[in-house]
Amino acid sequence: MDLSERKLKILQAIIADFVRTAEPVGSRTISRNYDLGISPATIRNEMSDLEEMGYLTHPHTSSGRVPSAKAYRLYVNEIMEKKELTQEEKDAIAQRLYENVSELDNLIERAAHVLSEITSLTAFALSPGKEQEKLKYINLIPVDERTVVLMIVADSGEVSNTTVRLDKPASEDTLRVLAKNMTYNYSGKTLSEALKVDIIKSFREDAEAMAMFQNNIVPGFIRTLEDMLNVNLYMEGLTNIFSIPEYSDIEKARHFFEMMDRKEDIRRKLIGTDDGIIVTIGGENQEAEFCDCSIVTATYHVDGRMVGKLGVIGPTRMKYDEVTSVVEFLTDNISKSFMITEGDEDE
Amino acid sequence: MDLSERKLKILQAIIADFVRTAEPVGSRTISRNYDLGISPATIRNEMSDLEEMGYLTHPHTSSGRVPSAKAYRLYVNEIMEKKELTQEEKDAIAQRLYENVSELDNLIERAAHVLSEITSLTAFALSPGKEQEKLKYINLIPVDERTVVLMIVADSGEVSNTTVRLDKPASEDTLRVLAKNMTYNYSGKTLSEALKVDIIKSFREDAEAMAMFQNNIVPGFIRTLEDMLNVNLYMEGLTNIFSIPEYSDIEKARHFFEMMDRKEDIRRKLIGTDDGIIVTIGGENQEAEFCDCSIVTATYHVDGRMVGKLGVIGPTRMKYDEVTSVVEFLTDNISKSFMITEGDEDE
DNA sequence: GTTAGCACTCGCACAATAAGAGTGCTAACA
DNA sequence: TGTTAGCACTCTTATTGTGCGAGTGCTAAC
Repeated sequence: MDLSERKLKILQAIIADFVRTAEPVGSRTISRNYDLGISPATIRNEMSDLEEMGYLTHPHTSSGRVPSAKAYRLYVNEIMEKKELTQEEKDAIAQRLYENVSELDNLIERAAHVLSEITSLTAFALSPGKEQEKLKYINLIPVDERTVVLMIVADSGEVSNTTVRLDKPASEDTLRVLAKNMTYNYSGKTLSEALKVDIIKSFREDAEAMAMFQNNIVPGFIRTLEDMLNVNLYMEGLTNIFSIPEYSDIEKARHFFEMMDRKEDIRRKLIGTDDGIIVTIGGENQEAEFCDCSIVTATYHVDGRMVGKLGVIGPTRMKYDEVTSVVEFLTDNISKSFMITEGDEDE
Repeated sequence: MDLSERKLKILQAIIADFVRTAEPVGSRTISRNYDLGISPATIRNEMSDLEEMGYLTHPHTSSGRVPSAKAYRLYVNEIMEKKELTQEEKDAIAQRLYENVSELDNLIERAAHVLSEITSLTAFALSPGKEQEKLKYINLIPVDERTVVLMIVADSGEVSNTTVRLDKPASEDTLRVLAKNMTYNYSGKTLSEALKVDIIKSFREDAEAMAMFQNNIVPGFIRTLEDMLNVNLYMEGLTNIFSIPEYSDIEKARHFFEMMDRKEDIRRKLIGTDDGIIVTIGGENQEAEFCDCSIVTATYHVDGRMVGKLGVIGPTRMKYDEVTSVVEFLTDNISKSFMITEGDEDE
């Protein structure tokens, strides 16, 4: 059930106009502003067909047409041509991306920020997932007689630490043995595997070390592992929605903010999506709360593994061509940045 | 220029009513709902006086009165009686405060969260300021041949670290010497003093160590110090403002969110205020953007030193008695928590 | 000094009206 | 058979007018 060339053209024009103005589009507007060489009446007939086919809706009898999610889907899949960024645009974006960025986790947040500014939408980013990272070794560094820093080093070079307070003093020797034992038991395991290992048994012969380990170190160790596994969700440009006509109603705005406040839901939703650039339009979202929104996400990679996400959320009426291009450009850059600093092959 | 007993009573009634309803208060409402034993007409006369004195304003001729900032100030200073929390309330708040709290920085954020829920306003908190903390020692821990973890230990037991990538491999010995040298030069200094020390000269005799230090360690060291000095600003309950009639207009809401988005301004404003419980009402705020708001802050302490803040921001019409009590109770609890875990005298 | 009474003012909600934008249908045209 | 002009009709939105209610301020009486 293909659409005629002309219907496609009209649909495209309606989408273009509606994306620009946020107002329902009438037949005369199309005939006047888009050079299709047909009269409003003809356009009306076509519109009527398109509506019947589910591509357009009608807020009320005497108002113009609004594209449906199905129309946007068609547009994104078939009509839309990828908007190639010019070299100047690319340079400008890259420059802003790397401004004030000292560490990589920082880069993710910055990317979300730049993305929200460019698109004037709300952008989000997920910091790299570390399920695949492996423990390299564990170190216990005495600070004072009853304070110890527990340091976990992953094979990527990522280091995380926590301060542990002991219930009785421990000698440096004890700590060294403990650390050695832990390293022996954990190294090579991924972070999530490490959470499941039971190494208490390896202290069987030394009750005191075991007690020390169990009561003091383990809680801190688990906390740190969980902390490393924890994926940060950054959100930027929340206030942009106040400039979007769809949210000029206070209840809509409230709903949006309350939705964005449920970080856990958002995180779950984002982690769920596949690799590559994903566009989810309106009702295509399973969750009722997102069904007025479109979400565009892209994935960035480390070692060819998908590890994090970047994207925007906004009204279904958005500039999909522009947004997808920018999101893609940014994730490509992030992936490249990880390559350069993670690998050692430069210079 | 003191107010008569009766004027005070009337003013108090107006404030109570307006805080509750957010509607301008008329003379009949007061006479009906508050048992002052005087007729609306008398109240009207008094109101007229109060208005002339600057305690009340008049949105338009034929509408009730609204308390001015001056009235709230009088109320907070003179009329308001501190609302003592019942033991049950205290227990309930304390329980919620310590729910899911594993670390102290976490406690601050949690406190803001609980505060926002109790007051139905927007709450914020500043994590402890660390200007006074002193460096205890510095450690350089090799991870692999060209990766080193720089660890800074403060005398409070606070530990911070960063991963440093070296431009050429360094032996463990070199690192040990470097760390020793740094500890020698920095220990006992506060974090901010440390930022000003120039220890390059102490490597004068060892050009190679100096180069290594200067090019690789110093940037990471500075970054980590700045990171430790950095005071986190937590905000909770931003969406609460959608339930406040003052912000039912979309432009007002927008303005509020954009204001709260300027984290730096807010941080500066909060750090500026004095010790103790501070109530700043409407136009008393120097900054134009806060002059429709009231801000209540309180300080929490470590070792009797004021280190962090907790507070709420909302419309000038707020329950000052309740808010100040809760804010005070929470900061007291935070200060106590710091004492228990910082000191060693327990058990 | 206090109060009742009353005229007056304003804002707000509601209905009525007019204008405008857009559709859908019909009939004519190429 | 597809296209178009014309026209009646629908529905929204802005505007205007009206009445009501809440509240004031003033005056005169208590």
